[in-house]
Amino acid sequence: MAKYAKIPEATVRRLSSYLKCLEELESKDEKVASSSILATICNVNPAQVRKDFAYFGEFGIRGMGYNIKELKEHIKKILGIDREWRIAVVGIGNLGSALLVYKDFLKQNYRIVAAFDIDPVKVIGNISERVGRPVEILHVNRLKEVVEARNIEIGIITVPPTEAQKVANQLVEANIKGILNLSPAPVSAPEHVKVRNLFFTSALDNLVYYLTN
Amino acid sequence: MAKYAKIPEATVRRLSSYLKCLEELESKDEKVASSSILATICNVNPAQVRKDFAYFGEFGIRGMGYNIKELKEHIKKILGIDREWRIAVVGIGNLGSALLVYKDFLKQNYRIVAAFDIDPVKVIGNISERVGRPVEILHVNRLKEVVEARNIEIGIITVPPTEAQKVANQLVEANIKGILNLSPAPVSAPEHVKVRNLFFTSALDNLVYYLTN
DNA sequence: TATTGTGAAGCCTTTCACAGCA
DNA sequence: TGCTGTGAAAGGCTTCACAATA
Repeated sequence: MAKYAKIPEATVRRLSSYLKCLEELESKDEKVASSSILATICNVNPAQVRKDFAYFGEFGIRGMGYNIKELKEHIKKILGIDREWRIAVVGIGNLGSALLVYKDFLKQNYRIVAAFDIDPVKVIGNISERVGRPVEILHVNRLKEVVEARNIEIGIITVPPTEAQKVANQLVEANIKGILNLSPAPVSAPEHVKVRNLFFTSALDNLVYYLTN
Repeated sequence: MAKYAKIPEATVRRLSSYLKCLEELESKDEKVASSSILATICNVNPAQVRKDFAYFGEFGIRGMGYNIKELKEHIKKILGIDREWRIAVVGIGNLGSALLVYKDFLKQNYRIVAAFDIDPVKVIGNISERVGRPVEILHVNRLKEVVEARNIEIGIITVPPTEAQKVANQLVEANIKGILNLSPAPVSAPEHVKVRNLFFTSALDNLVYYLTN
């Protein structure tokens, strides 16, 4: 099928969720998954699952389903996560330092190769006690230099909300390609830099709406 | 307008993001916001913004825009966050303990009133050093008892992926109403319990897709 | 037989364009 | 005048239903 058609945003979101489901099934030693199994786990329609894959090719076997290992590779390739992505975390507070040792990032080829804070000295004591200092904490004024030297393409923002936009600007200045902002203040960037604002409270707000209504 | 119509899921998601934008504007001493300002910040069409609000009432003033303070209250009421929600966090590792002291939860009326771990003794040392033990860490075998005694309605899962579904089951058993799963393995629950799986890597996957394609 | 891949239908959401109003 | 509120049009996504096929 048309490999170059315009892909619905919702499809891209679901691919990521199919991938997690496939990993879950694989961990239970399953080798093959049907669209209806995936649909059940991901809470979508089976035809939706098939159509989502069909945007990119024919990955299944009629009468059988999808080979889990192969399908995972296809999805990773489609998403662009069939290679390592090098990441900087800015703001090594409680959340930031949790990310530095977050195992699922490693498993998924996301490598945190730099960590920045406005007060590295204060932070280092905390961190090394807890997690054995997995990556050196640098002063944020070295952001541009280090992002360029280490070929970092993505920045994760975990500073307080008042500082978030400032840090976003510095990341843009450092020629970062994408920003994941986990602080509770929305940030923006020029069009050539992709930004995702991910607010924890939004997930709760959404949950609460459906609990209330 | 029809206060009881079926609301698009996307609208519910956007309400949460409008709220964050309004808080941002308020912090800059703005009193009034137009649909086009909100649209620009949230990356949507101005008509979309107006239509989203119109599902629930007429909140604006023609020729002027929306009163920020009032609109915030309307949105909070719509989402159901115009009251306190009591939360339990299960799994006090790096991520879990970051959430225990996450300031935006408090600001938004989300109260973490219980924290559970499978090894509270080990955890307590770590935590109290760092954050002054904001809430007592209890053994997870007291989950049901404490959730009921403290009127907890929402559970946040931050245990390792292998334990996530087990904890979800325990939360269901404890008559929780909603679950936010932050572990990288999807969990499910009976229909009467609302579940949101929020994977950090999905936000990165999505970013990477648009960086690649 | 079981399940994929897919055209077409149906449905839902977004956007347009303008009437209504402060 | 300027911006909201909204009916109608356009567009896009999801689901159906079935042909294709391992």
